[in-house]
This record gives sequence, C-alpha cells and structure tokens, in this order.
Amino acid sequence: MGTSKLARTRDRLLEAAIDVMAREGIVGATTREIAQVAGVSEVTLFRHFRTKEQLLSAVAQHITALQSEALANTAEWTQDLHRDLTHYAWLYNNMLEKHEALVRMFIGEAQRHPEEALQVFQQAALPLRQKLAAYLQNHVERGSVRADVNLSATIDVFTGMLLAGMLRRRISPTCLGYSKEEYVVHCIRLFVSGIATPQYTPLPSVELPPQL
Amino acid sequence: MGTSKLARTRDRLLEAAIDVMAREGIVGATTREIAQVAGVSEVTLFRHFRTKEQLLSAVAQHITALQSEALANTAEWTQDLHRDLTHYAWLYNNMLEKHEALVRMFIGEAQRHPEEALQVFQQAALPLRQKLAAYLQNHVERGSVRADVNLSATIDVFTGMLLAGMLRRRISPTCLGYSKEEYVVHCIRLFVSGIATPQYTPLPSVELPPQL
DNA sequence: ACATAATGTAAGTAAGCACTTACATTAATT
DNA sequence: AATTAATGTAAGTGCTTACTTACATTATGT
Repeated sequence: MGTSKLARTRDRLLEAAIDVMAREGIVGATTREIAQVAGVSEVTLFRHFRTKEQLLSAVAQHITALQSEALANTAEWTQDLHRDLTHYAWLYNNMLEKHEALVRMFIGEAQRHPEEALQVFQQAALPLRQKLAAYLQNHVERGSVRADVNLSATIDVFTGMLLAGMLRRRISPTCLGYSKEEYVVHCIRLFVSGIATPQYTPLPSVELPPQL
Repeated sequence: MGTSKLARTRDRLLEAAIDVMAREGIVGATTREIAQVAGVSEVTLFRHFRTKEQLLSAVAQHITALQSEALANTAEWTQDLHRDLTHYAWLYNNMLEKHEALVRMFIGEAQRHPEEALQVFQQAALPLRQKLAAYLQNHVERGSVRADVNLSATIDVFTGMLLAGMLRRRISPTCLGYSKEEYVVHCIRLFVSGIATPQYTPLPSVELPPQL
C-alpha cells in the first residue's frame, strides 16, 4: 500500500468534513456527523484533529491542494480570443458548480474565518488566473486587446460575472428568463467586446462601419 | 406616540437580529445575544416570536421592506447610457456594501433557508431591476442598445459583476492590484461597450463615484 | 509470534442551545 | 384608581455540542 491507513483515514475525514460542512455550514457541521460520514468513530476524528478548528484549517488546505491540482492541466490556447475565452469560461463555471456548496459556505462565513477563506479562494484560483493574465497580456501586445485596461480588474470582472451567475441560479432558477448557457454566452460576449480593440471586433459580422 | 411600545420592541428585536445574524450567521446567532443587543430580556423575544425560525422569517420580511423603501427614490435618467449606468452601478454597489454582512449570510446559507434567501434577494432587488430593464428596452428601441441581447441575462451579468467585486474585496483587499473605483469603472465600461450598438460607441471617460 | 500503531466502544463532562414556567414589576389605558 | 398590557427576573428543562477518559479490539510490520 502506498498510503498508510493513518493517511487514508485522515483523507476520508477531510472528504467527509467537506461534504458535511458544505451541507450544514461550518457552525452547523457536527463532529459526530463528520465522523459518521467518514465511517469512523468520533474519537478517531479527535485523534487526527485535536479540535474542530484545526479540522477546518486542514480542510481549507486540502481543498486548495485539490484545486490547483485540477487546474494544472494547461489548456492550449488557439489565439482566437473568443474561442479561448469560451473555453476558459466554461472551465471556470464548471469548477464553480462542482464546488458550489463550498463556495457558498466560504462566502457566507468569510468574515468569521478570514484566513481560511482567503487561503481557499485566492490560492486555489491563482494559477488559472495568472495563466489568463499572461494570455491577455500577449493579446495586448499583439494589438487585439486594448492596452488601457487593468488586466487584474478585468479578469476579476470576468470571473465575477460567472461566480454571480452561479450564485443566482441556485436562489431563483425558475424565473430568471434565461438559461445557464445563455448567461455564460452573454458573459463571454460582453467581456470580449469590452476588451477587444476596435480593429478586432468579432461580433457584428455584417457591414462593419469604418472606424474614425 | 405613533408607534406602540409593542411595535418599538419588535423593531428593536428585528434590528438586533439583523445585527447579530450578520456577525455570527443564522446558526451562530443565539436568541440570548439577540435579546441582549436589543436591550430586552430573552423571554420578551420569545413572546414576540414564538420560535427562532419565525424570527428569521420576520427578519427577511423586514429587510425586504427596508430595501424597497430605500430604492423607491426614482433616479432620473439622462438618456446618456454611460452616465445613467454609472449612476445605477454606484447606487447598486453602495447598497451591496451597506448590507455586505447580510448579503454574505444569505449567500452562504441560501441552501438551508431557500425561501427567506429568495424572498430577500429577489423581491428586494426587483423594482430596481425592472426599472433598469425598462430603461434598456427604451434604448433598444432607440437603436443605441443592440436588439439581440437577452435583457434579463444582461442585467444579471451587470449586477453580478458588482456583487462579485464586493465579495472579493473583503476577502483579499490588499493584493488585488486595483481600487474599488477602478473595478466599478471597468464594470461599467465593459457593460456599456458590450451592449451598445456599433453606431453608439461612447468615449470612456473616467467617472468618479457620487460620494463615499 | 509479538510489539506497536491505529481504531473502536462506552461512558461521561461541562457548556451552550432553544424554549418554558411562574411570578413580580412597570407602563398605558380607561 | 383600577385594570390591563408589556416587560423583567429567576429558575429550570431537555437536548446537543465539542471534547475526554479508560479500556478493548484490530491491523501492521518485523
């Protein structure tokens, strides 16, 4: 066995903690239920993590590790701005949906657990974010993206649109007036036409008026 | 006295509940502390609201009422798309910042309290949202906003950008690489250039927020 | 086979929780 | 002044929580 029994039990406890905390929130998640979901006794939980607080901290680190692992597979860029951003948007959106419960929890309890929330959200999204920044910077130098945009702010606007979309879908999925796909497509379109230079305007294919 | 003692105590309890719940979350907010903050005994709390659940429900209604009241003052539109949306964006952003703790709480606990979260977020933002929809529809008919956009989706993208910006600012305010003002300005610029028709391409002049 | 590491079982502790009961006190109304 | 409505005080109930202790059981490695 590559992993010891100790490590396997620890991992099961962390996964169970993620599961229960996502359902019940941090305050609502009891050590009893976490241990039960993990299939171990409550005493074992406290032998691995001396307090609930320490378990929470370990959970945050665990998630961070999982995320940067999942996003490690570098997507190949085609240099087609609209196509690449579509790929990126769906990658990001799917990640958000997969971890919706956790995202909600950390947003809601960010004030009470600032260091963990910061750790999870900032560190987990950092590599993907930097890749996108480098990609857009490349486009800026090639003249297809406007040079007068703050790249950090712009990227956060982009991911923020997708995040907010996911949050809103759960709250009122019925009477939104649009589908998930429609929303994401709108995000992409808005973003591309917002950062692209006038020369590079991919959207209105009919009769481009000459720019002045 | 316009308001009876009964109603005043009830109001103080509701305000205290908002205060404590915003700080501690719904699960973390204890009836003891809510009563203490309200300056009444815990028994009085239970005489006004038979259970904690019922108190939560009353809180949701109270917030909804407060919000639609605050947004009742109709802003006059100047028909200048960029200018009007700037005004709207700052109005919305300030509202979000004012109620940040509550927004966070309801996002985080939306799954466990679906009806209250829906009530607060949907109903509170509804009038403002409808006004913006009507305004944009007007611009569509006048040809300054593209006709091929889903207005509902587009509005949600706009408000979503602002919401996500507020959420992110609290988590990592230091190392963002941009200011709040910069973020909001980027939102506006992205949005305007994304929905405007090619004929109507406003020159993006940096606008300052109305006030702190 | 044996020593040790990891877990289970059972029971319990002290604290905090929502919520109640009984009775005294204050304020408003009549 | 008398009645009533609104609140306070004090004590307590039953439940759940994080966390502990003592001891028995299983798996693991040598």
